[in-house]
Amino acid sequence: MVESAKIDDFDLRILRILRGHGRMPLQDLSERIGLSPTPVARRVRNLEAAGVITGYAALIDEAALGYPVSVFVSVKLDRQVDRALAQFETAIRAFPEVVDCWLMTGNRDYLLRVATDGLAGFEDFLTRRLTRLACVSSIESSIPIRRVKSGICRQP
Amino acid sequence: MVESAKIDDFDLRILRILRGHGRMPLQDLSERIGLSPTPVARRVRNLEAAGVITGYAALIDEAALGYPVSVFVSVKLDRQVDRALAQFETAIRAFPEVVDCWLMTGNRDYLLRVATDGLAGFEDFLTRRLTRLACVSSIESSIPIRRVKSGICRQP
DNA sequence: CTTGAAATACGTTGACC
DNA sequence: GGTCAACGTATTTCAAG
Repeated sequence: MVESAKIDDFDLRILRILRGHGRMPLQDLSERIGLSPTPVARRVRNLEAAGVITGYAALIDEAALGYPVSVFVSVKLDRQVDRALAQFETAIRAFPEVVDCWLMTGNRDYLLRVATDGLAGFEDFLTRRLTRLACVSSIESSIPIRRVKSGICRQP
Repeated sequence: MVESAKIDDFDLRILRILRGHGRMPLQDLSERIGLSPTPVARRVRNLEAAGVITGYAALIDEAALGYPVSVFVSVKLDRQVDRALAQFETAIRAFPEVVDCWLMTGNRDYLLRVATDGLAGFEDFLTRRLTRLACVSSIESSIPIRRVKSGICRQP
């Protein structure tokens, strides 16, 4: 990726607003920032081209969709060969229950967040998805009570 | 929240598309799902009113912003009184470094994801933010190598 | 960077099936 | 619940200061 041009205060203010209101019309945006619409449009385009803004998304309420319970799962693989990692990651990306997945430092651990309709759905996920992967060695689950802060990215 | 009306296949397809392309014009959207723009607009409005779509956001690349390193932090509080929880959560919500925070079951643990510019920024966060909160009893950090899957919500 | 105007594209509304 | 057509608005692209 091209080294992004310097981000100035105007850009930061644009990002702060667009982070919470991704569909705000250019006209409203320009009023809030104190520039006319044309330069604001240019800045947004530049931020997109530089890869700072990678896209736009509708925020969807998982509970309203029928998945009110998240579970964090720590997974350890039994072999560190690259093939096991790639195989595992391909499967994870295809599982719709897995919202988020990180490869952690240490002992080939993965941390997943899984969204389910409750413990029944989570059991389904464990028995029909995770434990059927040959490379999985151990699994540890933690259940959150409540989400305190839900960010998509760090506040700019 | 009002019980959301039944979500049919068209709604699901709208959600699947809007989850990845939050700004897609109604016309393109309607072509992809095979309906005319008007009913699609109605459905989107209904999904918003029902709280299924809670908003729209620009997706911002944390690395491009200067925060390439995330750290997961487990925090344990020393007192379980509600006031300590509320105090901690208010502080967490105000810290720009904290992207995400969950209250976990068990021993009044919190799980945070913190986005920093590297270990220096993380040390700053620990010493100037977290450890200055009176209610914090213990802290444990885990550093991810790589993000395998980055979702905002479960795939509808 | 700003302004202003013209061309295009988009979203909403209403009548209608 | 769906379609079609028309209207008002937003966005983009120019020009020029």
